[in-house]
Amino acid sequence: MRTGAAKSVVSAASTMSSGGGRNSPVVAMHWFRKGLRLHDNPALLSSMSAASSSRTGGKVFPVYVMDGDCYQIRRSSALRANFLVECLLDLDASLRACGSRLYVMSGDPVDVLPSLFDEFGVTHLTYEADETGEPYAVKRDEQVIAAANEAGIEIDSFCSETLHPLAEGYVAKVGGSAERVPRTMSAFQGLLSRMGNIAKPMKSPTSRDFPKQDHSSYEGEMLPPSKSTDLPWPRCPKEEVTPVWGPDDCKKLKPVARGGESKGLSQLKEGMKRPAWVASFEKPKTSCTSLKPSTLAISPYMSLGCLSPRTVWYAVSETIEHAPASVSKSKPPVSLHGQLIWRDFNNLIAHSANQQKPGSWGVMEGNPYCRQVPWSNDVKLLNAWKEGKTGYPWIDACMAQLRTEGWIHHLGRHAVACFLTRGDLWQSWEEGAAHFEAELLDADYALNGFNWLWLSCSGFFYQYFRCYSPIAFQKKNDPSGVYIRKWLPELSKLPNKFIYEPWKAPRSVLEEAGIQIGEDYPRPIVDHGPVSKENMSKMAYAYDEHKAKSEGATKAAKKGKGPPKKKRKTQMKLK
DNA sequence: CCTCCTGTTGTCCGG
DNA sequence: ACCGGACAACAGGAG
Repeated sequence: MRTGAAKSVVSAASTMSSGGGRNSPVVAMHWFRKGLRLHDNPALLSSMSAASSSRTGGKVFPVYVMDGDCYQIRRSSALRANFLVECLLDLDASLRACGSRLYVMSGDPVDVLPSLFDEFGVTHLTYEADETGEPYAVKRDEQVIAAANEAGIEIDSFCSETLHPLAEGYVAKVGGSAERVPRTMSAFQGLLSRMGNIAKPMKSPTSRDFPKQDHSSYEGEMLPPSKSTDLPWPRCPKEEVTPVWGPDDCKKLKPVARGGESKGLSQLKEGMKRPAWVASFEKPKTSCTSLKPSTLAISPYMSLGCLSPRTVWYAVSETIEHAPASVSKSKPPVSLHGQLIWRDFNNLIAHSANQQKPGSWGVMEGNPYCRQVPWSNDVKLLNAWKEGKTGYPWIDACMAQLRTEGWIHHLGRHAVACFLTRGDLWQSWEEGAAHFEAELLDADYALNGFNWLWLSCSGFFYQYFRCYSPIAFQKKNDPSGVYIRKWLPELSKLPNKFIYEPWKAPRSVLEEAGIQIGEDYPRPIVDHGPVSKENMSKMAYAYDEHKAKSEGATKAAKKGKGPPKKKRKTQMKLK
């Protein structure tokens, strides 16, 4: 069975090893991958209770393996790498405050862990299950489990990445088949309501909970990285990873958030100081104009598991209880609880896609939730988008914030994602997703894939005729262009009237603002009006193709007697 | 089979 | 300033 089944996976080999003496002390290793926290960490607690089950000499070795090929590093920008480093430093500090420490190694966990099993004399292994079926994690875990079994090590993995376990929770509830999970948020909310209570978060261990253990023999060894450049480069072929950063990129970082569980918890606590705001939170109404995040901005901590979703859930619940009765309380899907529900939904869908076709989540081909759309492949357009040189100030400003802070407001992400794909540039969402994965501090395998399908109208959202204008949308929110002036200082002297459309400004206005279009700021790379119309026709065509294909499949399955094919009301012309 | 409703976050135009 | 409907009109789910 895969790690996905993990609540507690006990190897057969470990039962045999008990012949070797149950009296010998338990040496537990907790393997951190994500879940970089002490609070609400059932796997970590389990390693500690296993160690304390031996009368004397029980040990716990908290371990992290810096793995260049894992999702967290493979495509990471310097900014995001730096966040991971901060998380590891914080984790080590918290463990040391408990009289323990973090043991950090570098390399392929499949090689590194077995050598540590020997080195420490490990008898028990615990870790947080990775349930989404992210292909690299699946392969890695299978091999590590095999090695642990070989060594007679008892294995325990726990589901604590989501509010409820994916396989044993949601999928079990719908009858055990992953393709039957809900495909809409409202249906998912229905499922969630039948799931029973969300488990209360577990407390953080203190020094009393850790076994008395002498770590001095490894003093000064296996330390956490102190800077981004300490992280290993990916081992896989360069063309798969686009490594783009070096020491120079690690200077002058301006991340929107600093890494680590401690920072995550204090960020959460800070947010919970405003009960009325928490209770009435509506995501679509938060501002993508403000220069500071108008949301809780805890997503970077969620993506690496510095914050537990269950901890956040109950923190929000308790805070709402303290809100004044006069406050009208928002509800899922737009409320703060709704955001956590979306997260579970996205994780479940990623899990389901990978159960149906391993490795299909995150790509178009073979992805059961993704329409096949014939995107173009134009490196020039793609790079203009990545670099924020599209000539549309709102788009370029968002991309500048992404590059600089590793974060954009949700609605800004919508705008740039729509622009890259179905709206304007007609480039594959896979390219956009890869770029977000590299640059977003909150890059998350399940959520990134889900949102790109959504925005490109490839899945879950289908109203392709609703298209974000790179001009009108933000003009409505921020008529004086405060956000653009911050992120594109070269445009800062333009009057409000032209801040969203500099190319329309008369020569005299441009001269006064010190801008020469095409020199200081690019000309628009596409003409949004006609191009977006044309792209809608292409979408309509792709939808028709999809429908024809799936009707064909149904017909084949039912063997003839197919329904009369429905004609599109107005036949689009591709031109 | 059908119809109708709903869907976290569009734009544009006219009243 | 705000609101409703049209726009090239989607899919999933309930009944």
